[in-house]
Amino acid sequence: MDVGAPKFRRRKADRPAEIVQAALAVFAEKGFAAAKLEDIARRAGVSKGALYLYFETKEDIFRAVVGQGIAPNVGAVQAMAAAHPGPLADLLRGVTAHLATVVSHTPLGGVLKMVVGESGNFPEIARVWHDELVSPALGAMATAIQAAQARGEVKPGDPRIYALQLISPLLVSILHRETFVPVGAEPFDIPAVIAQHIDTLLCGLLTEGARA
Amino acid sequence: MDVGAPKFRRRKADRPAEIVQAALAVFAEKGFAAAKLEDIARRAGVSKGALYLYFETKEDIFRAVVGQGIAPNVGAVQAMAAAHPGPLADLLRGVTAHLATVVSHTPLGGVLKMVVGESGNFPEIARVWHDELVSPALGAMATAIQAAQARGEVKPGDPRIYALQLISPLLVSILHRETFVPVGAEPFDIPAVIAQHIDTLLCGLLTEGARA
Amino acid sequence: MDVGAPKFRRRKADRPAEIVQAALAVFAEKGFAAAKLEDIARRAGVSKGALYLYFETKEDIFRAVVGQGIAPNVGAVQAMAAAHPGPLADLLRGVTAHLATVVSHTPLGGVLKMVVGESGNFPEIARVWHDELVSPALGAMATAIQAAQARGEVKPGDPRIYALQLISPLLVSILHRETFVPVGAEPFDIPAVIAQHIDTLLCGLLTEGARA
Amino acid sequence: MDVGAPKFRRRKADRPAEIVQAALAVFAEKGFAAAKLEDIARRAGVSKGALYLYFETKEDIFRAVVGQGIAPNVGAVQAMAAAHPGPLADLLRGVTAHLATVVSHTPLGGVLKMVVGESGNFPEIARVWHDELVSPALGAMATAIQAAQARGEVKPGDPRIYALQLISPLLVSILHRETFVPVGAEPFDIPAVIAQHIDTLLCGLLTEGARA
DNA sequence: CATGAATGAGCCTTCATTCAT
DNA sequence: TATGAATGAAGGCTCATTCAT
Repeated sequence: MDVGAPKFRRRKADRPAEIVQAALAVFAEKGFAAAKLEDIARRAGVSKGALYLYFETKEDIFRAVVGQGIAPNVGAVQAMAAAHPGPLADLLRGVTAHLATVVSHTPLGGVLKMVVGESGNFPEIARVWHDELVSPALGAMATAIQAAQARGEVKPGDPRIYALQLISPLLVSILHRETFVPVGAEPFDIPAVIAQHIDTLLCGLLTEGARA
Repeated sequence: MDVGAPKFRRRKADRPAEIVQAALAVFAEKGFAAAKLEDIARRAGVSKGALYLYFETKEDIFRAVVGQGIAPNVGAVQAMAAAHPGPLADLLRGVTAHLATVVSHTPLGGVLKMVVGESGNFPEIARVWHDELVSPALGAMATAIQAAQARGEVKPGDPRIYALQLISPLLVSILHRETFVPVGAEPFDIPAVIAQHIDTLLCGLLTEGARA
Repeated sequence: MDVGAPKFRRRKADRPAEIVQAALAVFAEKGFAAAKLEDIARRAGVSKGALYLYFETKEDIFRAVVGQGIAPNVGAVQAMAAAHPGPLADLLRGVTAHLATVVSHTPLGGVLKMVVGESGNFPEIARVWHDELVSPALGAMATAIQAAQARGEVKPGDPRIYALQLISPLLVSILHRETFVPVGAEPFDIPAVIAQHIDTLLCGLLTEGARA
Repeated sequence: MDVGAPKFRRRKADRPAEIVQAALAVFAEKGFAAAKLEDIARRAGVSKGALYLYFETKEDIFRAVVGQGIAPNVGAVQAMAAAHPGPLADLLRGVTAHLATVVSHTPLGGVLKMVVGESGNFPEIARVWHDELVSPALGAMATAIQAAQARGEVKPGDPRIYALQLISPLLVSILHRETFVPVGAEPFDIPAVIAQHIDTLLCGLLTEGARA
């Protein structure tokens, strides 16, 4: 597909994506209100007016940026939803490994910051994120955990809270990276966090001797 | 000779605190740039001009608001730093119980959202939060955990990551409450999260039988 | 009158004059619009609100200040109007000597600057100055010069222009002092200017030999 | 490839000059603080926002306006500095004739009013005017007069004061025109002022018979 | 399609004026 | 009288949006 397209000057078709990418960087750094369309345009290598050839308003660009973060991830959520029946540990490792990859290879961190910071100004964006990502993902994991509990694999307890416990350190280390590392904080080694977290979550941090 | 004066009409001395409280609500909802001084003034029950009797600029108000979140909490950090030598479980329960109280009785959630969302625009605020709260708190807990490792109470592993694991579910449930509950998400019961999290963290979520 | 008034604390009666004096300094330095009532109040040693016990508005204070410059000078104008019939040289020396005294002992310089600078915003002030000071003074001197011409003492020529020539160097040296001396200009020695000017005006600056 | 473009609609290149011209009128009439950017914009035929495409701030526009008054005149100053060695009378006539032309064909009067009126608020503007115009011009004329004194053409006396005497009636008649003529004063006929002033300055206003 | 000069609504900030004490 | 906290209208400045080219 797209065979025979202009050799170089791969122009027109890419513009919207280029703009969204530029906008992501600016929005993530400044937030919605403080981001200037001129900065976005400059970073995208186009004129201010050109933005309006592809988007109706600034909000429109913002929605496109935040929406970007969803589509590529719902697949992962669905995969998790296909709670494979093997031992839970395998599932957890799979899920977190996948998330670690996403987090490293996509600007999910910046988008997450935007969603948190602008949820008051754009409730419908928060709603979309919740309905399409947060809620399904939590639900899928809770379902898988519940199944493991039914199999006697996992102790009693609220499966939704277990799911929360599972992903929280990853989210917090991302927000830490976005928020405090730029001002001098020592970053967390995210793969190390995941590895240690899975072990701890599964078996606890107390030694055998310390358990009352 | 001030006796009998303060019959009604709140006194001047209270104004700054009232303004900061009003500003907290508006900034937390809108973010810095989208917050209008007129809204803050109205919510504080004063005129726009009155804000400038107590603060130099809008940024000044913002700094006061975010700074509010620090002072009342450094005491807690120092308490944690006094890593008492008893069994680690007691310390963790104490720390998280304290944090839960703080989170329930102060607007820390909103402030946290602001710090995350505006860290790009106010790096020095992020720096202060990191230097005075995040870093000391993480360090104090890591130290306590390290001591427990030395006592053979805790398994090997990075103590700073253990500290991160400890507080993350609390932070994420707060952000979840601030971000997604207003658009319909089912909130987490924070005390329940803490209770289950401590148990899981200490002893793992796997049943005896499920441990390979 | 005023016998038995408070020994020290010579308060009330002097307030308006103190305020006008303070206002003169501030208006002369900043101009009308840039002058702040708070500065005037502070300089007068009273509160902002107290200004309104003696004056209706800021304009009112300004008018009082500029009006100050007139009353003490109309007497001089009238004296000049009593164009004494002696030789013109005596009159000119008398007039300029008086003006030099006025200029040295009163803030006429600052007021002059204000009248020039604010004439566009306060036409009626310019009008009062013109009608009560500038026009009468020019007229009186022109009349005296005309009389001297009639006596054959002074060459033909427009008496009003002669009057202009007479006072101009004094005015310009005052404006020079107010405008450029504060930024480093070498001031003119006003008595020296007057002395040399009278001589030159009467007899010319050319030597006998140089006159064609 | 700009050929044929400027059909109608003034070109961008002209805007700054148009704005400065409009600003000159408004600043001269109102002074800096009382001048409204909206008035300047309207008079320049542009929107308020357009001003900021060419100038950073209101002060910036003001500086441009006042600076305008300097560049076109330094040439004249340098010409005066070329104090030609002929009889002084010729030089004086040349200088004053030139100044009369400048004053009639440029808005120097308004600018002068602004410099005087705003010297307290913009000392650096007063300084530039002094250093680049007032001081060189006075110096050049004083030098020429001193040379004439050395040639025995001019009586003893402070040459700088002679220079002051020379230009003062011109300056005062300009300020008179700007300040009092709009409120009904009879204007001075500036060429007549200059002609009479040169004659008087050179030879005095006393008749032969009246000189003691 | 693309540009960027131009617009004008909106907000932070100042300050003359008022008024409760 | 006197104070100074409080008000709110006004204006400088920004920036999303439009449109002539």
